[in-house]
Amino acid sequence: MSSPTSRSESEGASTSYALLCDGVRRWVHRNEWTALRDIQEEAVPLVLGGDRDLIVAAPTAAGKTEAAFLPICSSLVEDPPTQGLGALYISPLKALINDQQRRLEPLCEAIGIPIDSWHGDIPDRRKRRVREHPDGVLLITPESTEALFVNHGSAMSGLLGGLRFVVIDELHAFIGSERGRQLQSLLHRIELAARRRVARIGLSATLGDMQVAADFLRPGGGGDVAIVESSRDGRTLKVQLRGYLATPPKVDDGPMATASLEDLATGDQLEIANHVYEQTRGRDNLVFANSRRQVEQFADLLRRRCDRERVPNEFWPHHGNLSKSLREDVERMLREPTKPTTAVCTSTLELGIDVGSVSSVSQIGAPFSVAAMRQRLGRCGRRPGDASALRLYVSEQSLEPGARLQDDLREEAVQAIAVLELLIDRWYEPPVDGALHLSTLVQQILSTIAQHGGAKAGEIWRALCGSGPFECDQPTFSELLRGLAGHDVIQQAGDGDVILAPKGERIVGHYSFYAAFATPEEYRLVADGEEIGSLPISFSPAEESHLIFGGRRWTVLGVDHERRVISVRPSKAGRVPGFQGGGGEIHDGVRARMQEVYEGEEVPVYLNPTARRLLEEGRRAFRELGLDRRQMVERSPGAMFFPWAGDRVMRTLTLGLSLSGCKAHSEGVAVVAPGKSIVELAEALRETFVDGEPDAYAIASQAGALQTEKHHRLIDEALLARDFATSHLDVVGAIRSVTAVPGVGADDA
DNA sequence: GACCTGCTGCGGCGTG
Repeated sequence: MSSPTSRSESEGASTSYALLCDGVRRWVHRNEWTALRDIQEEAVPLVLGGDRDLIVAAPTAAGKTEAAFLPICSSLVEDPPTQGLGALYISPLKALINDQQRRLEPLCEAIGIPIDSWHGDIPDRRKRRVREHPDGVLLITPESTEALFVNHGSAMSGLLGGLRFVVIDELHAFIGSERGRQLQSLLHRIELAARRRVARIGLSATLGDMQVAADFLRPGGGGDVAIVESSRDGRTLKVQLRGYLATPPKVDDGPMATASLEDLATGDQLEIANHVYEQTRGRDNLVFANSRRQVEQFADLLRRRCDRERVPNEFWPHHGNLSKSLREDVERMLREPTKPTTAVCTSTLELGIDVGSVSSVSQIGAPFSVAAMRQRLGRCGRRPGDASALRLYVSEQSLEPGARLQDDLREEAVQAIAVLELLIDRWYEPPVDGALHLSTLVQQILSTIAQHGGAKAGEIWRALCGSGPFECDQPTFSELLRGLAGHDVIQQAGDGDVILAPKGERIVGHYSFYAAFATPEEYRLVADGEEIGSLPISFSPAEESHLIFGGRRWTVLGVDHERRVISVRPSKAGRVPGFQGGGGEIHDGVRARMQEVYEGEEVPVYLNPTARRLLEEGRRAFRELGLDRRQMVERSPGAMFFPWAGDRVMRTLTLGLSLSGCKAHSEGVAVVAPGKSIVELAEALRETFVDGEPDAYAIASQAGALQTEKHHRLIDEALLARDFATSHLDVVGAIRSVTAVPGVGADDA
């Protein structure tokens, strides 16, 4: 156990402790815990009951793992499973599995319960041992669970026949994604193979609406899921929002300056980097940025500042395109108490990987979501009595005649304030998941066929949709199957069973099949024979061009398009590469709060003078445009509509408008219709969203690229439009936002 | 102006 802290108030009064078996009690005692934590106290009897699904919601390091495993281990000792595994632990990250194995091994060893891990980095012989002698606890990823079904379908009943518990770590990280739906399907298929209901225990960060998480954990039975939430989250939050004004690039004045060979940082970026440097040096910190590009840019600026001061560098980038070994180096340095390290990172360090304790968290750029900001904040101030310290940096353009409207409105600063205010109010985006997830349904169909060697169409539908988590009716399912047959992926055998066709065999037979999500093709980046990371295929650098990557600067030696390898050597000049990839979506709640911030007069105390000025300027522009009285304005290049709604509604509005012949796009908080007057835009909105019955599928078909997920190329256009509508559109929200506009809404029409 | 995650089993060969 890393930090066996204790709480004295419940000492000696624990009834839950008395419920645990002798061996577990001895282990707790030997580790000098004088009492169970609140969530453990509550979870123990619920888990010991054995038939109750449960969500344990608490910040990282609150003892969630033990809340689940003290009673699970106790139960497995007192009542050993008749055959196979007793408990499964499913985690979204391999690193987390490794952390948890280290953490749980002493407990399991002490009471004689076998514990094993299974993921892509585990050697084959260990996996074989688990297959041949399944027993105790297994820690596994969703992808490896999928591989078990595909490759050992007939062995699953024996493996899982005695299974009593499934623990899902970081439950919130799964909700709403293709991977989340895959997990739900696997949970259901586990119960089908075990021929019994298995208690599901979700470990989660505190979320706004736990009922959504409960419905996710047990589709159709969320109401019966017990929820154990930590009451102990009363840490003080020290927050500062720092505003900056963009100034043109200026030549960096140091021995490392190589002005002619690089794209220069702008003045505001330099100021932000300098402030980060002064506030964080000498301790362990996390600095989050909104893109990998920014991560590289700021890591480079901070390293050069260290060079200039002739001190050892302690700033390292951490993002998804860096090689595993470079990332692990950074994680190791963060854990080392004697080596001050600041990681400049994307959401890679948002989940619960062990990075020790950090003394501050910074965020460069307005956060996209409150939940993610909360999660990032949870990574610091973890020792009792510590305050969480957050510094948030935003920069805005200098206002010149003809500036863009969103610059006038100081959108980024106001978004940052809105997110912070919601955070202080303890509001978080509720997770949503009403999507069809047809790509993942295709994966699960193929996997189910492979598991059984073939099955009747009706049986597959019942397993995945009828009794399983996919919300897909039989006619739609049949349409999907016909499409798969048309693509030569499946075929019908003589006995009527659906089996894999040769193309389907190839898809399922490749190891890339197990993941539900798609991965873009990339070039490997190699320096001196060592792989340092990867770059998107769209980034095709010329020889002798310069690159900033992994916190260092490189010159490109050559590009091997055949083998997809870029080789580089160290250099003094560099340029930040662009990465592809989509970011998060902004939720309705954030945009609604932004409107309130514009309309309000209060000035939050956590603003520095520049941030205060930005807020004043934004509010002034808001009033001057008349946005306090109306939602439409006319300004170059055309009419603009401010629905104060999230990205889904914005997308629905622009696509719906183009369906009725009015070309429109969204720019930040505004829907813009170039060349149109307010009257024309209002007319088009009314026509589409008030007078007519908007057809979500027709709106979806206006979107250019419908093939966004892994198996979409195997699905016909009409079904893809429905998939897109359920995952990317909000027609009800769009109608609501249009009808609310005076002069456009139904009441005024 | 934009995140992240994951990945098999087997047959054949050589060595201690």
